[in-house]
Amino acid sequence: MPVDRIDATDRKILRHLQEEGRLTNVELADRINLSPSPCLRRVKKLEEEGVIRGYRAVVDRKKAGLGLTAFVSLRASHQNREEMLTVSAALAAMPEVVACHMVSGQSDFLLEVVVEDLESYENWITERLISLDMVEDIRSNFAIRTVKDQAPLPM
Amino acid sequence: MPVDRIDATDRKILRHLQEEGRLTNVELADRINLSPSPCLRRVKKLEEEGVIRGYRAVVDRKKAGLGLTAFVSLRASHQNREEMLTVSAALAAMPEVVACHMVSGQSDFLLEVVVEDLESYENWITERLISLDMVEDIRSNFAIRTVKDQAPLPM
DNA sequence: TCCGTTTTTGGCATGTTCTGCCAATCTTGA
DNA sequence: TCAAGATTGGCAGAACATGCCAAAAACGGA
Repeated sequence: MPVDRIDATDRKILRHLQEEGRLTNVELADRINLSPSPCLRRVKKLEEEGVIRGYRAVVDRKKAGLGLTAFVSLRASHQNREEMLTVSAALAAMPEVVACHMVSGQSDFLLEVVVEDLESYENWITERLISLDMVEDIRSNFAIRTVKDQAPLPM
Repeated sequence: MPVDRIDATDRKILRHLQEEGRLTNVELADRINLSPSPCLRRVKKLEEEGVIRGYRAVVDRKKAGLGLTAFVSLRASHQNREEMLTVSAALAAMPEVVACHMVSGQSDFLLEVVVEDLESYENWITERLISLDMVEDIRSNFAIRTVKDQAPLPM
């Protein structure tokens, strides 16, 4: 899907919808000084082009009973294309893994893992992660305090 | 805000709204086998209690012209309460920083930073990060491929 | 600069959804 | 079993979404 030039109006739309994803079209149109119909058309276009990939409710982890966020770096045992893809797919399939990136540097993958507590984390590591035996050198860092999270992109 | 017990129906609501944050109340009610009014009441309650912290459009970074995601770990020069708070606030105020956590381990903070390209990243490091001179030992890892991102929480 | 083409916009009409209220139903504990 | 509280479903009026058409604006070539 080729993306048409994103102009200043589109950027305003993206800014507002990143802050408040459930704005009504009427309200959004008002904020960007446009009438509802062209505003809606722009939003639909951004959605169709995939610039807007979707909408999500942001859920408070603690209040939802998910008290532990961990950042896990790990290496794949053999860095060939096949194994990287297999590991990627296996990691992405785990619901506890809320983000997974291939990264430069000492490790191959950096994960953000969300679970209830330390005990669940231990279970996850020992029963799910280690059993992916293409994985080596697992290092965990725990979030002690989350200062900023899921913030809008700079635009 | 004390959070009432989140029951199975609430969890269904959270699951659906994490996947599709702009579901209409009618459609959501239909999916969880409830009529619209009690469904809306539950959603409002989850919002008021802060279980749902808000709604966001998920924007494609590449398509929005933000081609570089970096994970930055850093240490504060003196780990006292004052300095940690000052650094936290300064980091959180930067729009390029889309996530910032205090973490256990060798570093004090782990950041996710989103910028246009390597050049912008260099500018950000040299002009914005280093000039916070309470910051030491900056280590950057770049996302080569994003396998999974902003996924719903496991519930 | 002028004119024709293309793109974008604004307004309108219709169908859908939201939202607050009330009565009915279900749940709970004694 | 019964009563009190919590939760649900339905209804009505207001707000919103959405597709269509004409008007306005932006653009490009001569």
